[in-house]
Amino acid sequence: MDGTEPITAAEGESLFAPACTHPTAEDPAIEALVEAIIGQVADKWTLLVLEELTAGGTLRFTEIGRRVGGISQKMLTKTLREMERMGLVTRTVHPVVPPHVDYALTDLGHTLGAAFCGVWTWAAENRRRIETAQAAFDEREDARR
Amino acid sequence: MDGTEPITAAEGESLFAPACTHPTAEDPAIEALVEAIIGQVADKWTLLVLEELTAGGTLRFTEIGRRVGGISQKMLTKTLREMERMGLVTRTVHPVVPPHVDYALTDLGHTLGAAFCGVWTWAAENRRRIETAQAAFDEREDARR
DNA sequence: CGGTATCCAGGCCGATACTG
DNA sequence: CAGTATCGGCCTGGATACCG
Repeated sequence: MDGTEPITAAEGESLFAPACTHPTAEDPAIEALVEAIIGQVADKWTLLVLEELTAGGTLRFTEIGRRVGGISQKMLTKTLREMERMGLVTRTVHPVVPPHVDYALTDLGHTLGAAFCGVWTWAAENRRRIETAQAAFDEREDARR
Repeated sequence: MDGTEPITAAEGESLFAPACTHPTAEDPAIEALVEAIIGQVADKWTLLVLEELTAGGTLRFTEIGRRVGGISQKMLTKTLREMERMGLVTRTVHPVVPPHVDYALTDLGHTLGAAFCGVWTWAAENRRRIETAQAAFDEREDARR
């Protein structure tokens, strides 16, 4: 830019359309709120539950846990509660014994799933690239020792 | 499904195009890897740094910290290191004193930013809806007490 | 079955001090 | 300026036990 060329030139700097000069970048207060929401939504378990409910439709508590795999009931309860609180899922209690509780995505939940579709696709497409990059990085680290 | 109709029928179930029957849902092992990657990428600080580098182009260490706001150098270092390891950013050291280190997104980093654009937009668009839902939920909780 | 309540280990993360 | 190193609090999240 200013003539002082760095060691590593930005050779790969493809001109990228600033696709996401997001709508609310104006107000820093709103920005903070949006970040807070992303913080809640971009949680590992939330994402996985969202996945399963997108794919599976209406599911029972245990079934979600089984599908997600590796989640404790504590975290499943907490995650579903928080998703319900945000209006992402509905919780339907059937008054039978033994208890039967169904969870399903709301319209809002579905749109969130769609929004995350891009990220999921990105991860799937670039998995190899990332693993390679990580291995190369670690190699360099080891060599430096 | 089996004739036992629930209390809350799925009345709001807008038929949603299954936009994201993602490409790799086939293999559970690959799925796990993708989830791991999402787990690393869907981190609060990573997202915010990604934001700033998308908007600001090439930035210095301190400048990123200043822009993100509220991040400790420890977390900034850790976040940038991990992003570098994944091949999302380049780290360029200028051999001058005092030190001068530039960070910039790689092409991969840019594509990740683009992928998250949908989520960011979603959060901005549905902020009100979520806040309302949360308030209503909390209200019901209080009433139940 | 679908939770809630309790305990507790591990790691996340900030604060601080120091270095090239 | 751009880190590394160390300490310590807190909070996440798993394991377990119990309830309606």
